[in-house]
Amino acid sequence: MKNQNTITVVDVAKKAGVSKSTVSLVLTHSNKVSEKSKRKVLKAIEDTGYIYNRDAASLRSRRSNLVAIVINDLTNPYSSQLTVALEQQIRNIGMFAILVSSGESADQQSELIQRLEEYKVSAYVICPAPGTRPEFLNNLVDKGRLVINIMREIQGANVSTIIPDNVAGTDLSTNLLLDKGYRKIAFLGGNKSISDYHQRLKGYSTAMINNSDDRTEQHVIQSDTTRDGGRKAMKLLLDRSPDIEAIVCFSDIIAYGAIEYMKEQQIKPGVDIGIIGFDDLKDSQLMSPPLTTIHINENQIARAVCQELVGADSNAHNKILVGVKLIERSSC
Amino acid sequence: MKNQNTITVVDVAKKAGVSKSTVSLVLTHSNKVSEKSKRKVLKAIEDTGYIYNRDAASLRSRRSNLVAIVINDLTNPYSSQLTVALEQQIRNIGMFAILVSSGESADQQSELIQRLEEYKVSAYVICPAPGTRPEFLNNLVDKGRLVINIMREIQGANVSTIIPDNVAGTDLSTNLLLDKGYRKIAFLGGNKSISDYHQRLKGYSTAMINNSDDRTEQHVIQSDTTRDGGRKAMKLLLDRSPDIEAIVCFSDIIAYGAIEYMKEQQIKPGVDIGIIGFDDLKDSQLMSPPLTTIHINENQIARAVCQELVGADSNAHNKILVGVKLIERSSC
DNA sequence: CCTATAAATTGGAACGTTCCAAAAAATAAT
DNA sequence: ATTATTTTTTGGAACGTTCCAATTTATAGG
Repeated sequence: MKNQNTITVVDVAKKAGVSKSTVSLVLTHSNKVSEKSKRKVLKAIEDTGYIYNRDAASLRSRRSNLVAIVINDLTNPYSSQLTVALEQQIRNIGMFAILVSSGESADQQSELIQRLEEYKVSAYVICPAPGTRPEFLNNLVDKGRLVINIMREIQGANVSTIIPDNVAGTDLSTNLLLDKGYRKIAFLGGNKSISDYHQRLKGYSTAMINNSDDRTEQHVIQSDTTRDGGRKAMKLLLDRSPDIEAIVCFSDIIAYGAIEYMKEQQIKPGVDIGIIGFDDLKDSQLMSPPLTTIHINENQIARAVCQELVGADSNAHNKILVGVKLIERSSC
Repeated sequence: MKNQNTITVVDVAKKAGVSKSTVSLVLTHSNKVSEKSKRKVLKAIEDTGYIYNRDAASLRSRRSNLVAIVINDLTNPYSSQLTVALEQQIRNIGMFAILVSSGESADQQSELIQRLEEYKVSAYVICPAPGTRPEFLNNLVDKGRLVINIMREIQGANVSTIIPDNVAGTDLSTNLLLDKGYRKIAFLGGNKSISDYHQRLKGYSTAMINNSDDRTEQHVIQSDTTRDGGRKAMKLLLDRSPDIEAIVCFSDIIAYGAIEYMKEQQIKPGVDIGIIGFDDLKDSQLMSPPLTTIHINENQIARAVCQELVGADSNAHNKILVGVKLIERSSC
């Protein structure tokens, strides 16, 4: 007996009547191999039932087809929607995704990435946990890793960043409310430790300032970015400002919580108080009332990520703002 | 210049004053290395900033630390809840998860697994897509792969299967309704192409039969396992049987849709019609009314999966039923 | 038909680890 | 102190691929 039973490039080469180098060229989709040889090799691969060994390839070539998705919190519906899109698109460009969840903890995030270093992943797609230091990311980049931030910006980090146009989003939604005649408008929910909060808040407040008159009033209440957070924030808001007319929510999830509380208080969302979300979760069109919100195209974000992955212009770190869209339903 | 700059076991060995074999033994947590050597090696690893190369290790040793999670549909909240738990527990036993989503398509599932074979993953944790052939899974097992089915059973597949006790669950919930005096009880939603449907239906119907009297009535309506599916099923049910008294839902998601439709029709869930879910999603306690449901402990499932992963008693395929719990809230 | 150039093919070395069988060191038994 | 036994340590081969430099084959130009 020669080899135990694994079929290698050598076996394929023998069967195809070429050298193992030629087989390797075919496997790596090189363009410097003749059509004839390619056909022979492909046939031999089929016949032998050969299976490519990525470990060997990765060891020798020092590049892998593995991308690490470091997500902040998979429990969050938007994150999970985004993860699905990422996983699919990454698969479409011939790679696979290792998924890890940082649980919004910067410490865990750094420990995870340290462990992932052993796998020679070709890139990190990170939705950074609050408190992520820019030096941490820069350090990875210096070591030659491709790092792509999504959804959240870390100031001072020399990485490509792909985020929705948060400012434009809340600007759009706030203006819609103002156009409809609402004046006492609150910005509800979200937490100041992450960048998107500031951006969404900014869109709201600039719209409010640009359209201010003697009746406009700004109110801002932070919260956890959970349904229950939204619920509690809504209670707080109503206690403080019972005459509030409309709400721009940090996210759909926050809006869900706020709506829930309103219903309990016999307040009709969309009738008594206007409400707008952000994210356009799958469920939002099924809510009652169907939630007016800002749509983020997660596939567009995923595609942008993949473009960075394949267009390997290494450390040209650029910031990509993905456009958002106002989806008018009947909650205001 | 000798080597470009990667630090290898040889460098560590040199620094520690031992052989590379000894370093390897330390790295693989062998017990046949003296405390003194181990200390020296660990110190050298620290000093040199050595990073273990899993590709090389996996190539040589023919086993990896990668587990593939092949999930049916990450969009589904329960699936995503389960995936989070799986990812965490898998990480806790020192492995990493490659995540792929089959989108409920058996074809895509098989294509994905074929591609994953190139990565020499140490196991497949699969929530099988409808239509998965037992031979397909058995074929993997024959090739020496560890295959663990979760949530869904495939009859005739020689793989370990970890599922919640579906029958007991709906038996519990149906009996609760019967105890409360409901008699005309429907089983709403779910699709007969997957095993859990039959199991949950069985729990319902045996409970109904065992407690039948002159007033009991069974009604069964299938649907997509989505919120909208639940909504449509509820409409259908009310059209057919306007005097229905209570509903056992295939899942919480179905219940959400049903509740939504009821509210639109000015029917008060929990008051006019009793309703019980299955899964106990995070949101279910926040619903109005808070949803009575069957709790599945996803961490328990994930732990059982990990037990199979580490207790590598290869092809001892056993079926593990994870207990469920009735959570009484106020929807019936 | 010969030469110059381009395109395609090739064998051997290398990637960084683990395995193996054998040697060395430590311990126990005589 | 010597031998038998166990525990540790070790260098070299192997895992299956890609890279490299060199060779062979094909194409173009005169």
